[in-house]
Amino acid sequence: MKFPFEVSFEEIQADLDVYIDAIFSCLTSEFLVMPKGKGFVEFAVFEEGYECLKRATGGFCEVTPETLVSAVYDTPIALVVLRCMIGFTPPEWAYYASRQTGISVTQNAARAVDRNIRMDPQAPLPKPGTVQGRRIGALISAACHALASGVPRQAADTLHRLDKADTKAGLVSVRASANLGIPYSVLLYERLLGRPFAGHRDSISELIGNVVENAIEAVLTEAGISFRRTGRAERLAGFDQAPDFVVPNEFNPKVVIEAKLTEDDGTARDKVTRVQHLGSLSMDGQPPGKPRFQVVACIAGRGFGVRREDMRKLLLATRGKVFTLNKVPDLVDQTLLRDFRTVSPTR
DNA sequence: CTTTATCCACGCTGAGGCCG
DNA sequence: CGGCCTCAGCGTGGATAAAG
Repeated sequence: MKFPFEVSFEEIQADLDVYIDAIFSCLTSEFLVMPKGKGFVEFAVFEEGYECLKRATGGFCEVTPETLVSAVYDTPIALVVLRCMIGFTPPEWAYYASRQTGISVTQNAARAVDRNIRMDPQAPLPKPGTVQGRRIGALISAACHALASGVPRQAADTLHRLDKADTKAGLVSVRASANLGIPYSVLLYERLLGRPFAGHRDSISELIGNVVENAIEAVLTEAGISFRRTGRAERLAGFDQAPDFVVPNEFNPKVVIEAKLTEDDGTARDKVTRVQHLGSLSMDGQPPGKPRFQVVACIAGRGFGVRREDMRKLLLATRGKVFTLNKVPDLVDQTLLRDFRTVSPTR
């Protein structure tokens, strides 16, 4: 099978559907495998925090700020376990703690505390006397209050955040959950309310996005090609929206590369629009068929495989230079990038 | 120098508008 | 009416600026 980047633009236009199928055929979805990322908490570490919490409170019988603080300072990850018990995000916990204790805990402070512990569970926490230490104390006191209070009466069409199997009846339900376990159906119901791995997926969303960009960078580096990789929120002169790569540099763009991985067709549509925009930018004030620079798209994920119309647009905007992740190795030889190669192929 | 705050981009969701 | 599309919102991490 011929791929669109191997043939002339005329051939693509004459047989567009064939080339759409060619791209579709090698678009694979990688959603089954996720990177762990730097702040990943292994179960063994998490469990250690849980057991420490359970021990310090005598099996959740004595849940007081004092017993919780001693557990958290002994095994910092216990703070993350505590957060899972109440089921708040760090910013939510910060707000709740500020209201509850009168001690100012900013969203960023709570996020930093939580993340620092996850990044290095062995690192000692800021001492209780320090500003950070007082904030940790406030968070713990607030959690203590939340765990003890249970769910107040609610209107039928509302759902209280503490209305979870382990916290709906205060410490009684906490102890029951710890001692008897929680039924499978309850686990499944919690999954329904919070999709599996949601927190982790959020935390690694940027790593996912970088998969394609890293692959491109590796290929460019190996060929010894000068390139400019743009960072987030970076502005490039001459572009109202910065593409991911410019070769050789933004002052004299000859090849621009837009890279995107998406498992979601909504996101894919947005990116197609971006590439189309780059395509029209390359034609500004140029004679027909003679773009100022070559626009290349590198895509991955099943999001791009949803609608043929989007792929058609993408092929036209790039004049056929659409590469899926597994075709990135062909990137240099099948585009104008070959003119910038300074290291010959090692084959 | 370190810590904190601000801003941005990521993927995903859901609401609402438009079109045939 | 369903399909398509745009938009705004979420929580996250990282870059950068500001404050200590």
